[in-house]
Amino acid sequence: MHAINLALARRFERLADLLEIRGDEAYKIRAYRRAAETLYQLHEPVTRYAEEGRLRELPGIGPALARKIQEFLETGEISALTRLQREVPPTLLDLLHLPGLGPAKVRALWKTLGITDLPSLEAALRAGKVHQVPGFGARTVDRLLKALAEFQARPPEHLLAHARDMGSFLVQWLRDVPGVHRAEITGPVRRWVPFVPHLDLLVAASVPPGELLSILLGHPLVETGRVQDDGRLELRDLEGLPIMVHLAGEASFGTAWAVTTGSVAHWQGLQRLAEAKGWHLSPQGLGPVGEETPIPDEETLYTALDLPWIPPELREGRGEIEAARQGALPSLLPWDAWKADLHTHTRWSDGALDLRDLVTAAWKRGLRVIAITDHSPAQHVANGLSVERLRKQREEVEKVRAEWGDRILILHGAEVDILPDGSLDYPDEVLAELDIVIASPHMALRQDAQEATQRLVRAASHPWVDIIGHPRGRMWPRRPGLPLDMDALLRAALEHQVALEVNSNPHRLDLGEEDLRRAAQAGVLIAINTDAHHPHDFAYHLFGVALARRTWVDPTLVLNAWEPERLMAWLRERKSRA
DNA sequence: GCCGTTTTCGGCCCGACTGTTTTCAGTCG
Repeated sequence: MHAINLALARRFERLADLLEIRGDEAYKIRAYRRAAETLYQLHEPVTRYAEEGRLRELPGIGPALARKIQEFLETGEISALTRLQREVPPTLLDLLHLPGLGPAKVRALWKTLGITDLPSLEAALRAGKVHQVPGFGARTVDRLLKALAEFQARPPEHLLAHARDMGSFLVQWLRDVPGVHRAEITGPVRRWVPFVPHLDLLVAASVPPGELLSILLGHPLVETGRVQDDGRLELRDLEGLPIMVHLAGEASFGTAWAVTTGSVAHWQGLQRLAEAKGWHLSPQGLGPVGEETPIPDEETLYTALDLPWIPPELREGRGEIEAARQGALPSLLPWDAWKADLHTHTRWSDGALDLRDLVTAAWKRGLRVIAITDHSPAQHVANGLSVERLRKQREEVEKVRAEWGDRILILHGAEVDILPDGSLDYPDEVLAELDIVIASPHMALRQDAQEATQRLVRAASHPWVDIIGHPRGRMWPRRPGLPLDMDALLRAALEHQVALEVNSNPHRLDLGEEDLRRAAQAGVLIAINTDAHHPHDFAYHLFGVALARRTWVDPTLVLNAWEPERLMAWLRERKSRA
């Protein structure tokens, strides 16, 4: 992903959202969304297409959009968007996040009551004005008040994937600036916290803060920014992600990086170790009080405290310092140990690639095993496979398998829906024909804990099921997912030796952190999958691996790190018992 | 606003559900 493509895509999406609220023609709006999608998928920077006069070759880009892209590349602005934002307040877009409010209802609120943002909506709701608007009844008012309260109670969390992208864009941007000696990602993003409140950067530079600010404001994805009283820079990107830029001297970069990385509990643990030695640890350095020595890198800091360097994703104050002191840090799943994706989709259901192309993409990624697991019939919207089509797909799998030989192991499987009562969406004799079966919940995600737990336990006990996919079915930020008695599910998984999935899609990360920690302690088998629908989705595995490292998952329990022969033996053994 | 050999204008994805209505508009996936 290139920053310039993302910057344009976001602006086209915003144009589409604002036009929709204004009530423009639906197909025009769709054209902007399509153009945004094209830019997201584009491998090369759009600048190259512009330079070569090839913008019109991109799908969904016609004369009008090509002109807007050209304008943005030359001026950093799209005048149509600037004008539109003056007419339709962009704060109205916040209202779209509330369930039940779409563009038409937002327009009605704006036009009849002059509501322009969340506070004015809340005021109007409380003043009883909203039910006067046609289309808004008592139920809607109630629901909106509830949604508003929930929305405000929730700390603003952002996608780690987006924060990491932004972090690397800005770090690259800064490293090209003369006078910037070092720029690094720090804070919760560096620790791979699954959902983050903000992005933190640490910069050592001989450039005054004001100048640094204008350099950062020149980045196409940065929207606003200011220098705080304490000298830090506070910025916000196009998606509303807050970005804190901390400044440090080059000589004390090590301590500054450790303190800004956190967590607070981990840093305090380090300070206690320093105190035990009669020293003082501060962001400026380490040593006897008043004589702290600046420390330029983290390795030196940890060594001075008689510790091995502790990876950021472990620094949560959950016993990692004690473990490190005793030389008993857990053995972590290596970043490059992920060699199998056991959950992927092709164009047979809702994936973007033909089966053959997906296998090629997997092989290019260095995967040694790929399971093709398209949807079952209950997923109409996703074009789920009838039994007949599933069997036809098997023929294609066998052809592709013959082409690839033993370079990559291709498994034919399915992601079969777990129906609300816990039964599965294919009959047993069909499941028996598959190499691997993932069972996942997609529908009826508002069940109560008892119903949902019974449902998942029943699926986990099914003889043909190998993996439970995204067990809660959560989807950030809209769907919290099923409430579950996790211990009951873990017991069932252990008893039947079924693996639970960590779905690495950054919107899912399900199992989540708490669930996974308990699963790891219970010794349940774990499958880290990407649920890839596009070839670039394979990159998601990093989020799953990071989660496994954060929760101290024993690498030997991770199916995706096994040798293909062992995985096959496990699957065969399960089949023979079923 | 884009697209195309049925082509330079007319079509572009749609069905289920919900809440508000009294026959349907808007949301959601």
